[in-house]
Amino acid sequence: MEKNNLDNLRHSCAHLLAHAVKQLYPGALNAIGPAIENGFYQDFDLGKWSISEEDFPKIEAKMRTILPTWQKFSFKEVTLEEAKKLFKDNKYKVEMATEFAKQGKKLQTNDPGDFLDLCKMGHVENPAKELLHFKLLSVAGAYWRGDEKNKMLTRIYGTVFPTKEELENHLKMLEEAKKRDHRKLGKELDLFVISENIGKGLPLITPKGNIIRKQILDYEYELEKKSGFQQVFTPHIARSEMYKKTGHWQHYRDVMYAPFGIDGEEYVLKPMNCPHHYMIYAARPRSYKDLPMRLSEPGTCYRFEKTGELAGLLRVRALSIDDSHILMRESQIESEFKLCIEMVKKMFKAFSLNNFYVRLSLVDPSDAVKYIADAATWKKAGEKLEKIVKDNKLKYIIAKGEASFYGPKIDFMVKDSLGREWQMSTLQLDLFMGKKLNLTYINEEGKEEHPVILHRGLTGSLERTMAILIEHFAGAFPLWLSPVQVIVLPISEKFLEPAQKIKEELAKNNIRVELNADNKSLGGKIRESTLQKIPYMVIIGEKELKSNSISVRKREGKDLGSIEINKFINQLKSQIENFS
RNA sequence: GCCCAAAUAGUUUAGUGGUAAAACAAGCCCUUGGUAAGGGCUAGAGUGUGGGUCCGAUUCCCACUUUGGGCUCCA
Repeated sequence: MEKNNLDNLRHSCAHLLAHAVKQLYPGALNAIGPAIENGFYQDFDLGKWSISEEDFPKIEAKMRTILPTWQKFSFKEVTLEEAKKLFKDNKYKVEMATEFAKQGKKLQTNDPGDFLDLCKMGHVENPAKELLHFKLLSVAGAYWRGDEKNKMLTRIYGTVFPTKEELENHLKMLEEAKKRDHRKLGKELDLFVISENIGKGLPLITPKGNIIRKQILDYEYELEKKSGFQQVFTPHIARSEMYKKTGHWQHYRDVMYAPFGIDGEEYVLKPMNCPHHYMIYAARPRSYKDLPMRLSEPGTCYRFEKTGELAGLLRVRALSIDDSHILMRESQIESEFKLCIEMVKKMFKAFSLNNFYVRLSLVDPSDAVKYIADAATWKKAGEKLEKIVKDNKLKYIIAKGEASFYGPKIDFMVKDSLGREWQMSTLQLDLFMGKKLNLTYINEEGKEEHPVILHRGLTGSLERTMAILIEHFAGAFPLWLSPVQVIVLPISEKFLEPAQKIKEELAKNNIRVELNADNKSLGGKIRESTLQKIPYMVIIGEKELKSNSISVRKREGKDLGSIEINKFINQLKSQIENFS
């Protein structure tokens, strides 16, 4: 089915849901109910009522009773006055009608027979025949018009498909996706824990999880070394004064942890690494010959995210940003962005993350609170970035109002297992801060100039990256990232000693190897290793001892047969070295 | 922070208005095995925390905490 038709189907189903809810809950008001990716939602002001997922069977049943009477939607154009009269009981509809009219849009009502609504989106021809395969999925709160200051409405999510098979496949897919959830796998594979005693949003990375983290960092370090970055290290706190100078205090205050005093001075946990890096730059006079200066650090930052915003490793309160700040001349902007874009592309390839898109995040000039006021500089920076995105042949969408307070950015977006989008890499152009903090360099003519700054988060945050990778690989990491690369399985306890020797041999060659010495059947050990998603199992028994070899099995189930140990080690090494 | 829901051994779950059951994991024993679970025994929770109702609460009610799905916000 074409997307348009599918959208019509889904939007029509939202109408059906609205009608059912209004019948079951007298006084309930329906607000908006659009089609969305994979389904639809419908917002309600339920008044005195409340709805939970337990009520879905009842609501679905009501929808099915109404459905046969919905033979055809009829449409009628109305004036604002008529609309106000028709929907006098529904302030949300009146508000929308008034606004549409102000924008010069035509007002239209539709009616499938017994349920008049204000709406001009597309609908299906014959609802009674087409809206058969629907399911309500979840209930949530949502602010009217997406504004936190407005009343919170009740939003019901659902989906509908043209056929039963498609609906069932979709539901099955949702089930499968849950199995890849990084929180579930993180527990099963022992990669991280979040302890109530330490605090929410503060993940503790376990030994196995930290191998993955370290592999990512090592990979990035090599990448940066080749590209002329210099690594630095900076503390996790700084004086509040600093953030007042940069403007973070004004723009970022609500996500900064409360300040604390040391010797009469006020300090905060750093919410980002920028000022620390700037002060390294500012510590001595710089020449144009020093530029671009690429300072980099996997810096752990602390942000006081609201409780409801935390989500496993995807959104935390202590996050490590693989952060770099490139201080440069304006003439170097394009080449430095190109360099970073190439790094990002390489890294995504190394993680075999092929499904990302680029978001060009620009200023929203109407949001005076969020952004530094300087229209000309914003315009210049935005145009520059758009040119860079085009020149580098990135497919992109434009998002107004997604820029940082100090500049527009190129964001690389990926999806998690549930289809939610997350920002990973980010490349931000900052034309303000050099001037604001009076950072300088001496140009060829001996005169002072301000550098411009490229803020680069390579993966964005290591925590989020781990989450995305766990879900992307469903826990079956490629060899170079696997916490345990090989497990040695002796057939019985008789072969413990030779198995131990094999393990040592592998470990000597920097292979991450474990030995399963449990008193268990081979089948049992294989099952356990498979569930732990260990890439290679090495089996040692009588046969192997006699032939002076090992037997190798992959976690996918493939038996690679007998192989000589040194040959196996060489194969592993070359696979690890050539991963990207 | 807001809306809706959930919380029972290390993990995944069951269950009841009369102080809790199982599987896996753990420990011990038997078995000494050939490509996704060999068998037995033992120990382990007083049911997220705090109140309330009741003769009696893990079960019902309230608050809080944490987790999950959303909204807002965001790397």
